[in-house]
Amino acid sequence: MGRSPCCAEDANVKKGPWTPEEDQKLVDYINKSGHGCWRALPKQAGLNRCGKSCRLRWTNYLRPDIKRGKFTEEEERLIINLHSVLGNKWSRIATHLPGRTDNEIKNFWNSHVRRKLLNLGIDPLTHKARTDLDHLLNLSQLLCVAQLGNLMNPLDAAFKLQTDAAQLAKAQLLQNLMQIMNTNQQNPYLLQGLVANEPTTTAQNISIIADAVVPQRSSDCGVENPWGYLQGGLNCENLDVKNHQSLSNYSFEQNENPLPGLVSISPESLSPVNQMENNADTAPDSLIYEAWEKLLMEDDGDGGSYWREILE
DNA sequence: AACCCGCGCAACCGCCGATTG
DNA sequence: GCAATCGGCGGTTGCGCGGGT
Repeated sequence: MGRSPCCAEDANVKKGPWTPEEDQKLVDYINKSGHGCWRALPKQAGLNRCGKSCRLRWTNYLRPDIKRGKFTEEEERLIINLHSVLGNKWSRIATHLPGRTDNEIKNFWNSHVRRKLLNLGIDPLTHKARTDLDHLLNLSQLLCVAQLGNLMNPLDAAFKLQTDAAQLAKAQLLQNLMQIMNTNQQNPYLLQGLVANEPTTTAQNISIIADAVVPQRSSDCGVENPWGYLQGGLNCENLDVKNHQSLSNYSFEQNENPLPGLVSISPESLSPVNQMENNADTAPDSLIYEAWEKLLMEDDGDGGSYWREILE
């Protein structure tokens, strides 16, 4: 069936940028009478525009509750997380960001976030490590396949998503490492610290990785605060980068799915049970440290570490 | 100074599902 | 049940601006 073009019957309606006078007319009318039927509005408001254009102008620009200005890092993080769950459902994403319109978020994504993710080696569509990078192709796939069997309950969609997120987080960190190893040999201490079992804590190792990897990427990935970006993605906010230390005490506790992902499950996608199980949005730092500890100590069955082998 | 290029953003286009008569 | 209409959504376009050459 479909719908005929909005203003096909009236080719005389004005198009293009709105003038301040038109804006004022629209605002005055809506403030006085509400928008009512959009199709009828232009005539009643004395505007030579189609109703659709009026609605768009109002919802994307003139509405009084619209927040202007640059997106904050927190908003950006939220958008990325929501997009990983909802996809290009801009209007649904917008409902989680008060004052931001779907159009604004869409533009922000297409002009900013998308490019940033690409530069970080992440496919903005799938939120997984890009597979078009030759040297990472097999590795990324291996990462995803190798551990799914250990972690995944195929009947639990939410848990599956968490698992994917965990894999993504691992893959991203490793990917950054690999890129450095491929393109820059200036950080032998980094790998020594990790592989040669130097007396560093896991928290120190994480900070070292971030310090060594991220700043070098910052120039070409467009991330203003790459450490914050990575840190936020991993939900670990208590790391003291300068001193390579954790700012909080942490303890290692058993957890089946220890590495919190870049992707957080939206509350609406969880069953009540899962919501109860996921009631903490941010995982305790201890889980992060434990995750890395596990990654570095994991036994692949031959008495060696899977991750150490990769790093070596 | 002139030109080019990339970016950000407002606005448009066409499709869809819901509603209405 | 069906077609017309509506509001809404996502994709795309095109313009203005700033920076680089």
